[in-house]
Amino acid sequence: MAERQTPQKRKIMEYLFSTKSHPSAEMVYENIREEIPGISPATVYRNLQQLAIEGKIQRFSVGKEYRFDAETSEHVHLICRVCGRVVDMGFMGELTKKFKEKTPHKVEKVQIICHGICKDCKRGG
Amino acid sequence: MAERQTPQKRKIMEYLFSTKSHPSAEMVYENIREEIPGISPATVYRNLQQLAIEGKIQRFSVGKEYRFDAETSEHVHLICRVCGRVVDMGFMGELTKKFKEKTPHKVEKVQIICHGICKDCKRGG
DNA sequence: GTGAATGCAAAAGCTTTGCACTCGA
DNA sequence: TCGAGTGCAAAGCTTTTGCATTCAC
Repeated sequence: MAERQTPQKRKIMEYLFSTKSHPSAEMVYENIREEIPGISPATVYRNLQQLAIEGKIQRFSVGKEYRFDAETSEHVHLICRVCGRVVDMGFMGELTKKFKEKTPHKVEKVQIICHGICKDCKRGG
Repeated sequence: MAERQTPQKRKIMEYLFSTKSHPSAEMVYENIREEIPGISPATVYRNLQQLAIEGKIQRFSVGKEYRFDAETSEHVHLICRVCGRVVDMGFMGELTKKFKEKTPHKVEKVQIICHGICKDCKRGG
């Protein structure tokens, strides 16, 4: 009945908390596989989904895949159309108050995704 | 070489401009099918993708599917977790200026998606 | 007539699920 | 012990793609 601790689960959490790369499920899988070679994709997908439901991590859609982030506070993401990376752009703070106050709907979570070119690609390319 | 006008393409555009339901590709397909029974899903997908690339419509991810919107200006969407609908929440205006100005990245498009409960479900359920 | 667009069917990509086995508490 | 969690393989769902055919220009 109780949740159970496993090496797989632990490593997944550890990895998510150690990176700012907003990895996809496959990226998580590839990474964990270096330490737990026998791990199955299903285990990774299941744990990621479970963690997201529990609110311990954040899940969001980029194109047709999901990306994951251990940072659960509301912050802005930028998707670079050159290198494809997802980078953080700071927190929303004041910004989203308006929506939550002024709208007739009940807003529980705000997600802001910017599309453009990250500063590295802007400079380099 | 030149782009060609077809009944399929026309109907798809017509439908998108006539609705505010932010339909998925399948929803578009089902709708068009009522008027052009023989239309193929591939045609719908191809046209939607093409239109999105050309910037004539907007495409965004909701879960693992794409949603489409003839309204291409920057506005906020709310995804209702009760009825699943995607509803408009007004435009961004001032709100996103900050991002575009203050960040070292180049922001070309801002997409804001709120998660919560739409006003109808809030009242009714 | 010509090739852009369509329809069909197959394939691809990511994610979920069923089931038997394993192992953490 | 015993059932939550895992691994494997199969299935699911949405979207894309190859190819012959059609039809808009």
